[in-house]
Amino acid sequence: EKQPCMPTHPQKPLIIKTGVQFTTKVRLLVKLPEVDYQLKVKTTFDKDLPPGRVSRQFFILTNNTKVMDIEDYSNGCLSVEFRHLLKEKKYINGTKGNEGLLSVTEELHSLSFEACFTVQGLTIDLETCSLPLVVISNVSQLPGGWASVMWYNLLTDEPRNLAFFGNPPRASWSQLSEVLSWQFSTFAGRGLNKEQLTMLGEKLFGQHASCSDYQVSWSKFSKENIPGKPFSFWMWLDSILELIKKHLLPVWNENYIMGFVSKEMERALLKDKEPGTFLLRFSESHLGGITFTWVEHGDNGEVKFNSVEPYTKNRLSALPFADIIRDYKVISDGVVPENPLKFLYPDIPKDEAFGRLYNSQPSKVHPYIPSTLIPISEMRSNASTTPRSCQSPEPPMTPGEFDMLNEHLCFDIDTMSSPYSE
Amino acid sequence: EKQPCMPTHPQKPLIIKTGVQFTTKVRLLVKLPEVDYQLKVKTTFDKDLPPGRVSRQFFILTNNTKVMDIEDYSNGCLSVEFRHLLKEKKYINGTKGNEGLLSVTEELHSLSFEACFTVQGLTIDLETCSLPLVVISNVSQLPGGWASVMWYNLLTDEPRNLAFFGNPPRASWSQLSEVLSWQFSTFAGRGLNKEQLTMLGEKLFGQHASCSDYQVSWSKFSKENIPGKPFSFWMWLDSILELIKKHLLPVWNENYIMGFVSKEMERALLKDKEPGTFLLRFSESHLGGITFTWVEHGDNGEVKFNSVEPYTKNRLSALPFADIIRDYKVISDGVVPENPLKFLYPDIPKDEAFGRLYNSQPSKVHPYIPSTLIPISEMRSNASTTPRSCQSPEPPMTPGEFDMLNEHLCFDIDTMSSPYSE
DNA sequence: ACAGTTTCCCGTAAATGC
DNA sequence: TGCATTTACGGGAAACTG
Repeated sequence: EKQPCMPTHPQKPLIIKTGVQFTTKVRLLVKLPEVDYQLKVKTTFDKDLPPGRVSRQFFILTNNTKVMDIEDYSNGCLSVEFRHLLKEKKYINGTKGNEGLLSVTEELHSLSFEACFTVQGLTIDLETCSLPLVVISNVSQLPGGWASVMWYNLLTDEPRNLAFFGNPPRASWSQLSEVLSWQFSTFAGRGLNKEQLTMLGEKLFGQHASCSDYQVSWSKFSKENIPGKPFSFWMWLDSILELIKKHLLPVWNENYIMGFVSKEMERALLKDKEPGTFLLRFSESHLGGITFTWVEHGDNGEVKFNSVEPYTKNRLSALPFADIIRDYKVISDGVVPENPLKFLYPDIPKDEAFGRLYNSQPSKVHPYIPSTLIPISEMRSNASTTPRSCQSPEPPMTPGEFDMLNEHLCFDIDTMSSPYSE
Repeated sequence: EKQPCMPTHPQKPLIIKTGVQFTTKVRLLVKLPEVDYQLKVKTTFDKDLPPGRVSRQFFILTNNTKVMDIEDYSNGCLSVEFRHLLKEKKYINGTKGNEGLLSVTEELHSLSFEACFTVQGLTIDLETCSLPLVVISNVSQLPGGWASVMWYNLLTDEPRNLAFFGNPPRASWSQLSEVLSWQFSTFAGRGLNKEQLTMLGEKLFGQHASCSDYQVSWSKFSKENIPGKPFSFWMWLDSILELIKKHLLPVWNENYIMGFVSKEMERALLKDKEPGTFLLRFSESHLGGITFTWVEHGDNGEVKFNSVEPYTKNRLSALPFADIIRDYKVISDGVVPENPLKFLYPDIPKDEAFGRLYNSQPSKVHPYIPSTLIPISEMRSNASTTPRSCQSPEPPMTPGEFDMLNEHLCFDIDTMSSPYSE
């Protein structure tokens, strides 16, 4: 009868950070006849939770009781909005209830709302509760918490299975890929296309022609590290989402970032293009990095690929990405620096693509000479110091595969509309 | 009989930020005979303060009572250390006690410590209190608070004149300049020399041959804005101190930053130097900025001065200052970029001075081409767009003044030893 | 509307617990 | 000792409050 709205984090509901306010709203969906008394709602955190179920206990620091009010804008329903603060209980001596296998972001909690009223001598108790909640103490835990919220809501319809992560089910790749694309379209304004998802699938499963039937375990998704890397799949993907949100929104929304492309694919795509053709790709080796790779022809006509050291949030906050692309220069042995980036893959002239996004700041501080930072790479033309990988052999693919991939990987700018386009 | 040590802020004692822990220590300087009972000390904030004296009231959120203990390391004195949190009292309806003329950083408070013990049937009350304290709620108020602490401790010996800023005395320039130099030597490792102080004095008083007799009012020091600028003298100076602390420590400690030089003086100094001679100076127009000015000769032999747009903390955190000096380039109409900085004033070859401070980071992220940011200015050789001030007339000084100043302004690297030199 | 002041809270660093 | 988690708090921005 009552429908609780969820506590809201900045865009991430169902995650509560201790010591930071969150709001909840409870609405009474039935209209009560002639209510001229006050209807009080009481909030309880982890009401009647079986002991030992969670390892940490929390309590609401603020007023947990409030009177319902008629919503002004809507149809006269009763509702109440709380603004709460959560704090961890200090388990005085001894062993916070164990359940030590689960990490804090897998530990599910819930908020309960209770009200009681009397009509015609009849006492009626109302009670409702939230979907499972994750409680964190630092924003650094937010990605992990959000992974849990996604996994739970993707894989169960149970409203309150707090033991979910005791034995979490697997997700099929078709389910998961949809959710991942969702994340990008919700938080960055543009989802993932088929080719990008294919690369992500291959990252999880290895090279398989079709992985839509594959199952991903919770652990593989967000707990265990990618082989050879110090982070899990989701941590990596989320770091990219954050990078886009903070530094790449317009470029992402214009669909100029291919982003998720394997290095093999990248070369296959650039191989036959005009020298100076480049594409933008997220780093697979570091969290939250973006790089560009361009193709050029060596002295004896062979194809060479170069990728710049990935830009991370620190660099990008000193210099917007579009400006990096505009100003990037390579110096070879003292020759006049030149910008090697000419065409955004497949063949869009750089300035045509990025022109609107440049950040021309002539900065007229009068007595001073304006100055800016420009990104630069120094290369010895000496072959021995040329990055080795640029000369590595062609990717192991058949020509047929090439063609197919090539066909699928062209940008389709009009397929998804962007809320950020101007 | 008890000597309280002051609450410590990060390097700034006597300033307390609400909601942030501070520590105090009280020591009993007399040895008590045969004390086998516990001596409790109680802390009170603003004990028996006359009402209306302050506009804000605070209270100690944490335990305010603790038992004294024998100090292990020293001579067996009793002492106790508190770790406190301060919070503002919510003045329920009505007018926090006024005194509206004073800003929060001028409002002085105090901590009292009390203890009581009985010896041979005789009850003895002990009480002591701190020097005046400033309470702030955000670090943005720290410079203002520190100005108050400096002014108070410079100009009075009274231990507890909480009304000090009702009518604050003036400081003589000789007193004040000493304190300012102190700030730099305490917080940045190297104080201010005579020439630097002279420039600061002129900033406060205008051009006066000797300003050591001049009096500075509290308002002129830290409350009223410098004419034509949106900040006061101290806010400006403190912004520079912060810039040094965070981004310029080694360069400052090597005495490579002349820093406080008027533009007139700067030209007088550079005028006859080798082209490419430069000096480092703090911005007078913006908070926390540093620039370099170099001299060069125009086509028809006239002397030209150029100053780069000042670097502020944002830019400097993307690129260390020494690297900026190393890599700075000017592009004129597509000509090969060149670094115009050759000699640090008076004639130290750039790399000899800054070589050790360069931050050579080849960044071997293997498959990638290393990239770095370099600072660059673009100049049209077209005279109409050359910054106007570069062609302004010579400073209004007599040749005699020149000589004197020139003589005084050479760097004396060995005069002050630097705690940061390696 | 506005300026001075406080609150809010992210994000890094340090501390703590296990 | 190392990893997981929490605490601490600077710093930018929003919210407050006369």
